[in-house]
Amino acid sequence: MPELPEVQTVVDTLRPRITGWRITEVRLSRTDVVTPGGCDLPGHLRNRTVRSIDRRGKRVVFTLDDGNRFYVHLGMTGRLTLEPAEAEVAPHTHLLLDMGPPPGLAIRRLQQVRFRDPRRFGGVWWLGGADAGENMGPEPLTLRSSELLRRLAGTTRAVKTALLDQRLLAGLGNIYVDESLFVAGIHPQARCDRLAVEQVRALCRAMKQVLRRAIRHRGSTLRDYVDAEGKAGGFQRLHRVYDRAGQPCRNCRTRIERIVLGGRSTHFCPRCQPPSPASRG
DNA sequence: GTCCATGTTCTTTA
DNA sequence: CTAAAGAACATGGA
Repeated sequence: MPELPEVQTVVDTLRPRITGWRITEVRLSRTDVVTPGGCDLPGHLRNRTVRSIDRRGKRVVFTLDDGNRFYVHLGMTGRLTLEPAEAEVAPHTHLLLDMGPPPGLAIRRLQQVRFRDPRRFGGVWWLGGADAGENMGPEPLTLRSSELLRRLAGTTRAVKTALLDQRLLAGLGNIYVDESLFVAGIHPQARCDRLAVEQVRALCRAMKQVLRRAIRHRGSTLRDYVDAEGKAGGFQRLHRVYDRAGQPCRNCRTRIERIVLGGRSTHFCPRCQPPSPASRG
């Protein structure tokens, strides 16, 4: 479930609660969720302190006190939560980290970071000293319109599929691409290199507006997503097009359409997002 | 049994 | 080289 706003919410809820805490014990019940396959993740993490937690694209990046890093990708059904150690361990929980408080802090009950992912499209990547953003595009929240224009001008692909490409732009997924294109008034099949400069500017603004609002509402929960405290998001109630096929557009009452692009369901308003003849593929 | 799913990556085809 | 389409991964819900 996790795109940029959901991952940001997980990071925001996790950060104040485990920064400076020490990983006292590691339980990895499925080694095949770890990449690279041969690495001794428990050995790398045990007795290390969490220096910081950040988001890069859809990745939750942990930096340890020795400068090494690893990240968790939530895939489609992944959850990264902080729970009391005595809480029942749900099925498909692949990694548990016992967390000990920083010296001087009154000892509370034992807390665990838990990674659960039934479908296992997500996983844990050990980076060591490597950068977390290799081969990833820029962050949409700080993206300049000129940079987006430069990137889109170089491809003939449909804007919908291009925006899903994490090498072009990092963090958008199926929900927020559809929502951003609606706000920008751009048809999902519009060819990138044929977008007007004004449209690219509108798209850049729309992405930021949509993502910020989604973060403010703690992400979208369609089925599985919860933050690190186990709470669902609320932005799904404000979706303008995603998962609203057949329902009236919130702007003009036209029926929202659903098509398939790049193998992903794509939702748009045919009236608010007209297929300008010059920009169709 | 069927179809679908918030993601990524690989293969095939043009 | 570009790109689109399809499949694959694995599980669960409607």
